[in-house]
Order: sequence, then structure tokens, then C-alpha cells
Amino acid sequence: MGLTKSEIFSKEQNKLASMMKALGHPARIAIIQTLVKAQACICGDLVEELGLAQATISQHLKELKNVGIIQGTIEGTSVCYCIDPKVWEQYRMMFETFFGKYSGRENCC
Amino acid sequence: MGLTKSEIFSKEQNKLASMMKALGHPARIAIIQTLVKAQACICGDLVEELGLAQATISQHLKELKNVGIIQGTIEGTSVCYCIDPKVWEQYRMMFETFFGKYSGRENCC
DNA sequence: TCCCATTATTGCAATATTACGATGGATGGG
DNA sequence: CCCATCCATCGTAATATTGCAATAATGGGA
Repeated sequence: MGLTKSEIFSKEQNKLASMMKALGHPARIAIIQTLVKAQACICGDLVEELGLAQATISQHLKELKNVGIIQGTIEGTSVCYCIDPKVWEQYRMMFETFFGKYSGRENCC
Repeated sequence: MGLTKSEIFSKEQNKLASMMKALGHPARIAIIQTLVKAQACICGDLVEELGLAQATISQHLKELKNVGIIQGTIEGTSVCYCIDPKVWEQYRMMFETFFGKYSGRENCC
């Protein structure tokens, strides 16, 4: 065992979960926040900014790229990462929908 | 290794991440959606609803309880779970703030 | 009291994640 | 061409997660 049974869930549920999972690590939250805050997009400054090894940062960047929320373009000898506006918006909407479904009615139990 | 270095991140980053992580599994997304959809709050019907073993559901419920997003009250021999309105609202705000920081300016790279 | 239904917990196996050092590939400067 | 820099990937160790069967623990009814 130890293998998530994604077959039994809907596509939406799996997508929402993978998004959440991608953001479910403080380093990746920090990376996103850094990319958002920076006017220009950042490259390997992230390694200095956060206190993690280069290999670790690279791995986190890869996971964020996998869910599409960031994109990287080669810039000479370094790589420039930034938020993908389309995917960001799509995700923002999904979160909003998810949270909007519940309207905080009175506490039931 | 293999141990998240939470010390090097801010309290907000860690909290946001733990929230996201809690929702970072399709079963837990499904549980939340079921609780939200149901007028009354659901108990162990979740075990039938989702196709997972009782022990597994119980474990997921525990994780959701740990981040405070749901609460369970004993109802005779069964337990009634439901969304915690306060925590839900708090989380909704945190997400909104997180996503609001980026305003989808033109693609930079 | 003795069972039954409902949850929680425990124990275990399989898989996934996290972190890092080391290595490798690409680019730019000399 | 060589070297340094930047980044990705590999390999590895430690830890975490996922899922289930089996086993408690609790409360309600007979």
C-alpha cells in the first residue's frame, strides 16, 4: 500500500488536491511569494534567499513547474522563473469556487 | 535528512503550507466537499461515500481535525463531523490574501 | 450484563517526500 | 579551447504518507 487511490476520485478533486499539495510546503510557499514580490523574475537568487541547498530548491521548483504555476526560461547561463499568469488565474478561480461552496451557516454540531 | 526545515520559514508560511498540505489529498478534498454539500453533517457515511476503508477515512478525518478545518462531536455511538465556520473563514481569507498578492501583470519571461 | 454498531488506534508494508552532496550539461568569458 | 558559473539530475539517507487488517474503546439496545 502507500499508494494514493486516485482512480476513485474525480478529475477535479485530483487536480485541486495536486495543486494544494504543490503548495503544501513552506519552501514552495516562500518561492511563490518571492516570485510574486519581485518586480522582475528571479533565478537562483532563491538559493540565497531561502536557506536551502541548490539541489533542494531546484527540486521544489520542479514540483511547482509540474503543476504549471510557474515557468522558467533560460536566460544565458541562468534560468528565470516567474508565475504563469494564466495558470495562476485558473488556480485562483478553483480555490475561490472551492471556498465559495460553503457559506458559513450556523455551526451544526 | 528528509525532515522539513520549518525553522527557516515564517509562521505564516508554515501555517499556509500546513493548510494546503491538509487539503493536498483527493480523499480529503472529497471529505470536505461532502461535508459542505450535506445540509446536515455526516458521520461514517463517508466510508460508504468514498471507496476507502474505515481506518483510512478515520485517519484523513484526523488530519483535517488537526488543522482545525473540521470538528467532530460525539452523537451517541457515532460521530458527527462538520466544517468549523470560524476556521474555514480564516483559511478562506489567508488563501485570498495569498492569491491577491499577484495581479497577473504581463508575462515577464 | 452481554452483544452489536460505530470510531479510533495500532502495526505493518509500500510508496512518497525532503534534503543534500556529487556529478553532468550548457553557456559565456577569457 | 579551457574554465568558471549556473542549474538540473542522480544517488542516497532519513522521514512522512497512504492504506488496510486487526484490535481496542465506547455507547446503545436486548
